[in-house]
Amino acid sequence: MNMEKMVNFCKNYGFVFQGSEIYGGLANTWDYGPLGVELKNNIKKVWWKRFVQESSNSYGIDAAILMNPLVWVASGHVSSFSDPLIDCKECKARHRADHLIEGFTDEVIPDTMTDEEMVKYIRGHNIPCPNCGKSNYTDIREFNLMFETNRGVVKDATSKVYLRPETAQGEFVNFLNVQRTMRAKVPFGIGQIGKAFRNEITPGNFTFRTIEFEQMEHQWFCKEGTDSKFYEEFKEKAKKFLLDLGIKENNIRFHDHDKLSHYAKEACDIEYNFPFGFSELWGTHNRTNYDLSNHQEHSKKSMEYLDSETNEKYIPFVIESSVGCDRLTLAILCDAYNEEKVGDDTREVLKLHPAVAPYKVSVLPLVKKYHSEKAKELYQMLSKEFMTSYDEAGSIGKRYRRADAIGTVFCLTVDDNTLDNNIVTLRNRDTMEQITINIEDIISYVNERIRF
RNA sequence: GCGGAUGUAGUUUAAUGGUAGAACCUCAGCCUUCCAAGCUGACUACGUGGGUUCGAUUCCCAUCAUCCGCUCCA
Repeated sequence: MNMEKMVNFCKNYGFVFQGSEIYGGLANTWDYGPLGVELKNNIKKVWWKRFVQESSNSYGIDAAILMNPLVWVASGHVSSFSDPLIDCKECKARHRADHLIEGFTDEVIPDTMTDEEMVKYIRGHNIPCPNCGKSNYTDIREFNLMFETNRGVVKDATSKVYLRPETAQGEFVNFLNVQRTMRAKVPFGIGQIGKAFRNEITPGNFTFRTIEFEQMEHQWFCKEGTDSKFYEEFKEKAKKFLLDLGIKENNIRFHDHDKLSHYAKEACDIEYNFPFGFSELWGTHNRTNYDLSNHQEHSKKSMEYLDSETNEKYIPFVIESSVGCDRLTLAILCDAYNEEKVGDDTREVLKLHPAVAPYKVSVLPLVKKYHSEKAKELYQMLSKEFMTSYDEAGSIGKRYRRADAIGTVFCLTVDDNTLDNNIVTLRNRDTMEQITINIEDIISYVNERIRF
């Protein structure tokens, strides 16, 4: 499996198209096609079921993408999500100005300097380019990883708002609302699925790194002291979810962060073995009480929780479990893709977990001119229950292959026995085995086998 | 953003300074009673914009996109 093949596969079968393709595309944007959106929606559904619906004391929210800009001041994104970039005119290498100074001296602290002061210092001390050794730089340009836009009609500084670079702050600012309205007792969780935006410079590997992406995340609010226990639990819970989805165990691994983010006490990624190597899929972080404390400080609203049993007041710690929905979709596609020998030829088959497969059933008339009428009736009936496709073009074998390639769980063939006795042939994607079944029993038979 | 490479139908590709041929896919018709059959036909491409030229898919420039490397990656 290589990425180019996966990109072609996704394009050919309608999973993912290049964004704005007819205009030459827009870098790092991708559109989900008819099959891709079904797959992705199903993935969101099973995640929500596992982490909100079935999780004790967990609640969902859907927060606004645009938030009060002070949220991003409190979270630290305004100050640390922006890089002062400087280019070497000699060798064209790009550096971060603050790193240049840090590497050169301990006398000054770049974080406290303005861009102009940093440029002056770099030039005044002839700090050499780490790449070519010369010292001939451009001015600093700020590269902010947050997308900015303006609210209101007039474009001025006071109307600046950001597209959120992470969804987590939506849970933090609603911590008190959820706790109060759900009468929730710590420990409890808030889950959310939503889009986030980052002005990344780096080209991504297909949908692995994009400037607009969807996160599925769950924040677990708990008391300090219990945080490390929950941290370990959520690591295992994430892994179990992936295995339950059918991801191959040898394609995932844990990777503890060597360097922790400004907010984290413990951090671990589950990495998936993508065609370009093991890369981050799912992060579990112990964010401590960093976020809630900062929001308390900046908003002047108390973020303390009152434990009614002990009469203790404290700001809860947070365990974050965050998975990139687009990355998970990509991982699932890569993991499910198989080429199998069937006699002399090969079949492409997506061995997706039935719960996430775009189509559950494909209805096939064995011979178009004899069986299509009945097959269309059946299609009408089944499509009220689950995603169903209908295919009458080409030989029956070819239609089986087409269904296999997009991961359709069951093929349902209508033949004379259907017309005479209401019996259809149901063919299994993975085993290629066929059974006969009465029309009345199809829905319950399929429903039992597509659950997560 | 820097360096390198690439850009011809949905995919894989051929040829050419005189506007492009194929295979697979798709679609239609015929045929076909359970694993990519066959026959007939159809659709579809020189990434975009300039320049040079009588004429550019071909040469030049720019731009956009993709890939590789750097850098970055909460």
